[in-house]
Amino acid sequence: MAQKKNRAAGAAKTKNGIRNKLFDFKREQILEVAERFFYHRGYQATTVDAIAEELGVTKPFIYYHFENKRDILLHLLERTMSRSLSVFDGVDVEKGPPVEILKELVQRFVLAVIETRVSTAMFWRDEKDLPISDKENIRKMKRDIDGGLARIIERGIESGCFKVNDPKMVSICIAGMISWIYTWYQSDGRCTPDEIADRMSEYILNMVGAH
Amino acid sequence: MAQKKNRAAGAAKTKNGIRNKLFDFKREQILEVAERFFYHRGYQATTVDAIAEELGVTKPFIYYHFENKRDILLHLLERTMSRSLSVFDGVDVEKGPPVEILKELVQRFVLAVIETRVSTAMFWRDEKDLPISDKENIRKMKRDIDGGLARIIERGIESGCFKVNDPKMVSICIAGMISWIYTWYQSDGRCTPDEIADRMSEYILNMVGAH
DNA sequence: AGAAAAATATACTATATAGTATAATTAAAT
DNA sequence: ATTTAATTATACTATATAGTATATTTTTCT
Repeated sequence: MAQKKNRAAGAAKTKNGIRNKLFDFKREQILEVAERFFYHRGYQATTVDAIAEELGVTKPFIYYHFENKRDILLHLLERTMSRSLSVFDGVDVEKGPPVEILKELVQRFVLAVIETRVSTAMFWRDEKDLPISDKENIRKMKRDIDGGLARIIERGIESGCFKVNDPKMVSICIAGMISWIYTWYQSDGRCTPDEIADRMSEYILNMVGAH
Repeated sequence: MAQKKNRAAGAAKTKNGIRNKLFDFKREQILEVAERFFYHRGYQATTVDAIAEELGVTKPFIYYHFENKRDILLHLLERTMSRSLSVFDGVDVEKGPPVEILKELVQRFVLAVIETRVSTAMFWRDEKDLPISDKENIRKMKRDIDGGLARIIERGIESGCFKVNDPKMVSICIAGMISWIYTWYQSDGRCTPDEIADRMSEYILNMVGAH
């Protein structure tokens, strides 16, 4: 196999830290534009040329920083997913009062979806454009989220503070109603993100029969 | 403007009923294949040639029956939307017991989404590929659904049988958690559509604080 | 049966676009 | 300063694909 001439494939390889940072910075710029364009026009309908033009560069610039178009999409989706998973950071679903934990998780999750709504939309729309192996990886992360929610609900039922059937389905419903925010949230809308988070956590606590 | 040579633009114009039915039948066949392909590959990634090939015909056959590719998508989305709106058929949200009505609406809505899950997925994914005027039309239908749910919830609150804040947001949450089904439902899954409908209506009645 | 209309196919155009070979330029290293 | 490596552009290839002009076949009508 011929050596690749660009650096896109892996991490930057030089010892020079400044260069690496510059490289990463440029990648960020590309990702930012790509995210905007993919969101508004869709992945397939966005041309690499259009991204380059928006940045005031040419196509080979993009291909120097990313292997190909799919690679850009993949980076965007992975970033979104890891932001979503970060909702569980510092939370132990196996310990502590279920009501408080569920409330906290829901609120964090709402804010995460609002924050990443653009890439979340792509996530549900353009996932099909990824190769199967990457898709698997992403599906797994989704399951982790549903699983975490299901676990805390199970604990709540066992300890008697929740009253609801089928924790797995409940957790999918919760994840769904929160994820759905990306379809309707407007930054100039009636409610702030915090207000949305508060209401939804109320609704959800009702839903699981918390008391 | 030159006269179009095909009949795709409007309804079939001949007086011959059999021909019209044949024409409609062929359009149905095209829509069926298009729906499958748009769903799996996405609208942009589906070629008109591929649809034709699957049907064992050639491209002009398609263009004889539809104005263009977007026209096919539009028909699919309108069909889905009208199926979703049919959920309200024979239901008067202004009369009758809110608990019963909401339960009935939720169950019907769940079954409608499951039934039309393929086109519902397209609906949320490929809507952006429509011209603005068609998009508006479709957005309006979405609002009608949310509005209908909001109204019954308002009535429930007024009459004291529901206890929840912000009926508009609740209705969006309900619509979202139900619509979300298209992302996870599998016909070989753990629950039947009726079971899903039952559970979800329970969850939702909990959510609005019904008693 | 023969003329007219409708339905479908063949063969094409025009264009868009992902990706690349190679040249030019800029920065780093000695 | 000169050489080498890294970065970006110019100009290209190859291919895919929406849509159409025209010919052919099939159906309908008288």
